[in-house]
Amino acid sequence: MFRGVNRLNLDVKGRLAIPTRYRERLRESCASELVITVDTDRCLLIYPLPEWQVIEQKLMRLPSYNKAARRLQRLLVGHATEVEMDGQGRVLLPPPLREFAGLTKHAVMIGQGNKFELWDEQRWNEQRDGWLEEADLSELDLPADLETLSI
Amino acid sequence: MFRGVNRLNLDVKGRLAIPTRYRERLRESCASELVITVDTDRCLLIYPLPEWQVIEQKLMRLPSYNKAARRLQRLLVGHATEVEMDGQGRVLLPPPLREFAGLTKHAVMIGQGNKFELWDEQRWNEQRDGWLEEADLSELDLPADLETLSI
DNA sequence: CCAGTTTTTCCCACTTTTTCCCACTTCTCT
DNA sequence: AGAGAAGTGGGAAAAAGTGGGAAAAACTGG
Repeated sequence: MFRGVNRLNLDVKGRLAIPTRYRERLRESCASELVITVDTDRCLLIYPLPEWQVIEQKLMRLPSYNKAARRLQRLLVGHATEVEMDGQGRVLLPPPLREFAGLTKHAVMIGQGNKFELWDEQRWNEQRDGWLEEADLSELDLPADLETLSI
Repeated sequence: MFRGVNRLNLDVKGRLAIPTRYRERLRESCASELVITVDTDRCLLIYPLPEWQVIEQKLMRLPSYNKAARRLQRLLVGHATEVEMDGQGRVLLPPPLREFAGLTKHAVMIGQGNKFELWDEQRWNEQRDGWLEEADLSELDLPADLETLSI
């Protein structure tokens, strides 16, 4: 499981240094082959290639004439780009994806189980503070599991 | 079960000395491996690694396209950082978490069963006094169990 | 299809940050 | 008052971050 928050800087060439603590695992689990794609919340998602392939299959099995499904396919599969870590543990972010997520220099990489999310730092902070203020989760639709969740 | 309130000081490097009375138990129960994450009330949560893993699993099983679930995943799993006590029983608080909770020097560590809460001392005092003034709990929504609670 | 030019890739080397541990100070209990 | 334990600061070694440059690849126009 990937977890945790990491502050990162993109360098002038648009490269992203993967935090050291994840590198070893990524080299083992996917021979440093990653897939980067977009998320509906204007951040990027970074998957180890094998994990991505599972997701991609699930997505492409959805019915083509369901609007929501078709959108997800276009967004996620459509933007998915394979990248590989270089010897120093960096990956080159494709310019279209970098622009999509508004990434310039200061970025935040968030562990989310089987994947990472990559946000522009400022956008991340704003979003997060927004979520905290809409404090009361109970106003949202909760899945049954969540109502009994004890942390 | 962890309980009790402890006043602590962060040192200049942002390190937190775990109170001695918990150290032995933490060394045994989790080989000094802790996970620190955030809470919606702007404090930090400190779990022994095994305790945390249970929660993390529950969270990541929730559906990705449920808003409330996704938020909790991003907040809790997204900020969860593994740390280890050093030889002197201290842990280094990652700067993003320290900033999130507004921790500077004076902190309060609160035992809460399977975890600890870490608050900036001033914020803790204000919150607590606030709760006391909202005296009447019966104005809040109580889960069924609480309505029959006898203490 | 080839040569010149630009872009991309890959790796080296320097700088900065982090980590780990030692030693001093302060507090507490006898 | 002294001894032991806990708290606190600091520094050196190691690791990670960062920029740049040469070689390879790709593109373009003749």
